[in-house]
Amino acid sequence: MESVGSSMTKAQEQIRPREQQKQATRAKILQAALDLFAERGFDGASIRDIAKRAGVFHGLIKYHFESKEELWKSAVDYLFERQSKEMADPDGFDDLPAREQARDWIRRYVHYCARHPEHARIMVQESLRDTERLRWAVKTHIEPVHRTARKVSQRWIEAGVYPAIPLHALIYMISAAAQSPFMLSPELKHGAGIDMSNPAQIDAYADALVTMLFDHSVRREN
Amino acid sequence: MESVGSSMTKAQEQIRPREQQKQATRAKILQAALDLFAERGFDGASIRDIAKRAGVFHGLIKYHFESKEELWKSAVDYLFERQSKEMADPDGFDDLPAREQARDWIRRYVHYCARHPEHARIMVQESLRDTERLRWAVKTHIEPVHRTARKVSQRWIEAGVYPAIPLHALIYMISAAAQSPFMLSPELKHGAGIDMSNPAQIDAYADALVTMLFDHSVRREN
DNA sequence: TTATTTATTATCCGATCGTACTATAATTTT
DNA sequence: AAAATTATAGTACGATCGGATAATAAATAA
Repeated sequence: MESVGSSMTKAQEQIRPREQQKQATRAKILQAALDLFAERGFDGASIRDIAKRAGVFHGLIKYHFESKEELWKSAVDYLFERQSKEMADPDGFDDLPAREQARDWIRRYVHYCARHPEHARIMVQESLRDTERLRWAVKTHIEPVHRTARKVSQRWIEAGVYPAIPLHALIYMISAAAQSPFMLSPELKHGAGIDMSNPAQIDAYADALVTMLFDHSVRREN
Repeated sequence: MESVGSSMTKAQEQIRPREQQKQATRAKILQAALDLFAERGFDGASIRDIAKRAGVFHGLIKYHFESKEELWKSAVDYLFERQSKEMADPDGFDDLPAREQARDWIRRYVHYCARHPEHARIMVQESLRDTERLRWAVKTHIEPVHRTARKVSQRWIEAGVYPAIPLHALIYMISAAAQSPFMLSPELKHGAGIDMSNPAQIDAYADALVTMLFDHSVRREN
């Protein structure tokens, strides 16, 4: 699991050791919140358990994040900001042919899902009930992401990479397929005996999805 | 939402009105548990709220189901028994060509997911953490279902309907894609403004998934 | 050095949780 | 009709929840 770094510069750290400690505490709480919200959902993760995992006193959460709701929103903000950074198109991406773009994007997204399964876990648990938190997440993060996803998908459909199905259908089936085995890795571990944190398994799954989407040519003759 | 019927015969009902009432209460509790476990997860759904929704006194849950864990297991038993009934292959299924079998199965499964979104909601919430409940569900229900799914998938791969990717990858990407928009329908409602309980939307999504899996022929020329 | 600010800690409160135990009323059995 | 059974209701307990308030200790500002 990756740590949530503070945003301090080196100069600031030397001048204000107090502020440095404060941000470090904040980051530890945020990381613990990501872990426990992903594992148990908003209701199931208690403030006291989050504080315990972060190694701080539970009252500090109110001090740093005002409330449990605000802590959750801060955690989700962090998730989507990190996704935006890590899923940025690499250099030369625009010069690739459409099919290679789609193929590359799928591979990168599968690896993102494998690296950060807590993202899908937190968002799925929140998206299957109609709460104020979901509405906030939709407006603040999901809608912007889907807006660009629709634009890109539309281009790939026009290029013949994907079939001409409704954009929301395309987006949901692809993202679900990419996230599923990593989000549900405990189930795969006990059921199929497969460890989805194994890099070989991650690559194999990315290969499988790409094959399923782009390289299955036999079907027409059948 | 469908009701959880009692298994009483008419004769029994007339002879034993007490037993009839008992089973009706049990069924009401089970239905309320399905709703609330799906909406809030095991921890988030309280015994008192389940009883309140069922319109019964909360102590009755211990009387009928012994404990919250046992109530959850009874609810999951019910889910998988219903799935087994409703997903049984229709008459003449074995006589269809492999591709038509796969196409028909996908359509039926999408409609099952639309009819009973609580199934995926309950199981997903349980499958993303490693608990005793998950291990029980894997051994009791998920493994048997996946065993037959692997057999069927293998046949369809050999028939060229699906590409030759690992069976677990095929199963997880297809079931995730089929469940996703119905499981996450609150998100689609607020985000895309789409009501996935609308029969037209259900059919459209089934069409889209079938097109994506079987009828996308342009890709080879690209 | 002294005064002030503040990051952290220590308690406490009312609410709710799962569940155990007892009471009751109505049916079923004898 | 009397006795036994039992489905349902009432209540109480210990634990834990989110959050509020007060105390403390250390760093910063004066």
